[in-house]
Formats: sequence, structure tokens, C-alpha cells
Amino acid sequence: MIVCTLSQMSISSPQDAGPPPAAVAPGLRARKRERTRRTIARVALELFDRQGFHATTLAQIADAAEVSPRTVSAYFPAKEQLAFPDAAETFDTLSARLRDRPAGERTADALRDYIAAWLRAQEEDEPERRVRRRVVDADEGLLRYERHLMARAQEAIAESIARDLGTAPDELEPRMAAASAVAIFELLTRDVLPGDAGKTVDDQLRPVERALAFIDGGIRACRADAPTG
Amino acid sequence: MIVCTLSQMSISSPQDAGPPPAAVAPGLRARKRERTRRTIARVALELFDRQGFHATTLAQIADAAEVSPRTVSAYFPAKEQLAFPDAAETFDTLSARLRDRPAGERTADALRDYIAAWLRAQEEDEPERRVRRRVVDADEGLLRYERHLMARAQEAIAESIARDLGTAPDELEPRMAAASAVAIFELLTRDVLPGDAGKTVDDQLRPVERALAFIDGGIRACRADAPTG
DNA sequence: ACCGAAGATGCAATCACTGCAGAACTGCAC
DNA sequence: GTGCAGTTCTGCAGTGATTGCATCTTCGGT
Repeated sequence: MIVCTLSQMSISSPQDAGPPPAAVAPGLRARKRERTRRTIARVALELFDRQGFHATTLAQIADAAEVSPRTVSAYFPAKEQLAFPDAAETFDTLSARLRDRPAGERTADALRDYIAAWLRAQEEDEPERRVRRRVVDADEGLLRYERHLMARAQEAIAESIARDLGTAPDELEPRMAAASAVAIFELLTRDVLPGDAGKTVDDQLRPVERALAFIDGGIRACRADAPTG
Repeated sequence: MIVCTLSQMSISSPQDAGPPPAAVAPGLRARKRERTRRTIARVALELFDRQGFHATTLAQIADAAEVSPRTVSAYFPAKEQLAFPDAAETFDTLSARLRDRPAGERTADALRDYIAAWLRAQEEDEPERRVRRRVVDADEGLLRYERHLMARAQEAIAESIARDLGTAPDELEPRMAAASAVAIFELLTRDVLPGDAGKTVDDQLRPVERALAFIDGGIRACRADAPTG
């Protein structure tokens, strides 16, 4: 069970709170902060969708969210982060899921499980997800940033795979597999999964399954090609 | 044989030249332009290495290169491009190599061949290569930009692999393989190849070989997992 | 020597981002 | 209920990248 990693380590907080709030009951203050944060991100996404990312200024976002421009910058140090308000949480959760996976479960299983859960969670807000996809696809800079965000998971995946293989995390196989995994999942989120509206989670899991097969096949082929074997 | 793609299609040129210069003798003007361009990129790299990418201003670069700041921006519309002055050429060359590869040569062969040639070319300027690596690794933004640049090759690789497999370029296998290839080669350029100084090109080609094996194994496993067989 | 295109500059305006200091607000202890 | 201490929100000013525009030079021929 992972509880604390959600609220901790968010990419930034205004005037960076000192000690972590002990991760207990969110507290009134924290809730308000979270509400403001979500409001800003929401209106930003709307504006990005309507006018484009680049054409939207921080001032407009601040107006729409009824805060000062300075506050927008305090919550989101980089403009791109406005388009991915949950990124830190998502990838921290994934890292934790891989790190704390039950003994015996392989990385591929953990990933499949995590992705399935993520897809199901996404289903609840299908329209927003589509808007976000549209917004990100429309801007080169956002695509770049998204790629960068996903790459954050790479190291965690490499460590997990290394554990499976019984090798050091800095061996070639786990690192290539992790790089490959991140790139393929990025491809899936960008091009494959968003496809049709009426897809069930199971439909979406099919290409994921093939991606996992790809990576597994790659690892085996790579090991076969290894210098000592 | 590819001759023209080198000078054409560079990411940008000041006041964007209209019709392509017929790709004949470079001409005095073009040579001067190229010299200025290289000078700017060279001094920029020096400054980045000395002070860091972020801490270096366009004004400093302009001073050091003895041009106006406006000129720096004209040659390099984005500051990041200063760290990768040959990127457009490199990836256009790769695209052309894949597109025009002789019948019967597979994508993996073309890639191996291309990379070998690239490594050999890099050998001639080992110190600069190391500096560039150090500069890029030291800045998050440059790493992001590098990733973005490499991704430009992804589509070309996917098309090439699709041709090998006899599938459409928008099938899952070629696209996953291409995404994987780009990510793995990025990993190699960043973490593996720069390792030791005294590595021969053949030494460096060994991990490349394993990467190609990985991708090939991935494709086969993915096809085996395909819905129709 | 002259003309048209290409290249280099200077200038001014936007806009993202940051440090700083003061005002407003909240949770908590007295 | 009051006041203290810590948090948040804001306004302000400054830095720097990036861009559009007008101007001045220089290059490549005619």
C-alpha cells in the first residue's frame, strides 16, 4: 500500500513547504491548496484547447482562474506542467508499484496491472483525457515535455527488470528493455490507445500485451547475443 | 549516393532563403554563412561548458562570436539548437540512407552501417564530442531536446521496418520497433558509448549489435503474439 | 558601376520565469 | 477571543529568450 508518495514530492509547491505534513489527514489548508491547483490546471487546459498552448499567456490563465499570474507560476514553475498536473503523482505511483511489488510477480505483470488500473481510472474522465490528448498533440513543446515525463519512469523500470533477470541495474539488458518499454508506452498513449471512443479497457490492453511481448522477446534475443553466452 | 540532402533543409537559415541554391558549388556566400554558423556554435559550446547552458546568455555568445545577438537568433531560432548544430543534417542523412537503401538490405543492416560510419566520423573530433556530451548531460532542457531530435528519426525507421516486414507503416510492429530503436540508441549515445576514451569503433559496435538483436527479437515475439497468428 | 537578393543589425515589444517584500489568511495555543 | 507563527497570495522589478520590422551592408552577377 502506498499512501504517502501521493502528496509528497509533488513537482512543486508554492514557497516550498518545509517539513512534509506528516502525510496524515489532508488538513483544510492542503485541501484548499489542492483545489486551487486543480482550478488553475483546469482553466489552463480549456484555454490551451481553445487557443493553443503557445498562444495562451500565463496572464490569461491567471485571470480565468481568478488568481494572480505570480500564483500560477508558484504552483506550476514551468508552463508545460499546466498540461500535466498529475504527472508527478502518476510516475511516483508507478515507481512505488514496481519497487514494492510482491515477491514472485514479474515486472511485466506489475506493468500490465498498473496500466490496467490506470486505464480504468482514466475511463472516468474520458472527455478530459481526449482534450488533453488533443492539446498535447497540437504543440511540439508539450510533446517534448510529455516524453521527458515518461522518461522519469525509465530508471525505475530498469531496476525492476534487473531484479527479474538477476543482473545489476546497469547491465545492458534491463536498461535497453526499460528504454524500449518507455518509448513503446509513449507510442501507445499517443497514437494507439486514444483511437476510438468506444473501446473497452480490455480492447486497450491488447496492444499493451503485445508491447510486453515485444520487450520480453527483445530481452531474450539480447541475452542470446550476450558476450558470455 | 546522397549529395544534396546535406546542405538543403538545414533547420533554418537567416531570413529563410527562398529557392534551394540548386545544390551546386557552395559559392562564396554560402561558405561564409557556414563559417559564421560554425563559429557561433563553437563559441556557444565553449561557454556552455564553462558556465553551463542556462547561465550562458545569447548576448555572451554573440559577443564571443563577434556578431549581434539578433544574428545568433537568426541562425539558431532556439537556444538549444546551439548545442546540436549538425542535428538536422545527421537525421536527414539517416532518413535518406534508410529510404534509398539498396534492395535486399534490411533495416538493421542499414542502421548498423550508418552508425558505424557515424562513429568513425565522430572519432575525428573526439574531444569536441566529449565536451558536447558533458554539456548536454548537465542540463535537463538539453537532454529533453536531444530526445526530441532523435525522435525525428522514428518515423523514417518505422517506414523502413514496415518495408522489411511487408506490412503497412502504421502497423503495431514497425512502430513499436522504431520507437524501441530510437530509445535504445538514445540510451547508447548517452550512457554506453561515451564510456571510456580508448574504445575502438568495433568496441562501440558491440552494444549496437545487441541493440539490433533486441529489436529483432522484439519484432518476432510481437508477431508471434499477433491476433491473426 | 549598378541592381536585386541575401545577410547582419538595431530596436521595440512579448512573454515566461524568478527573487523579494509586504499583505492576507489559517491553524493553534493561550 | 486574541495573538503568534507559519503559509499563501500578490505586486513589482529585473533577466533573458524570441520575434517582427525597418535599415544598412555586402555579394553575385549584368
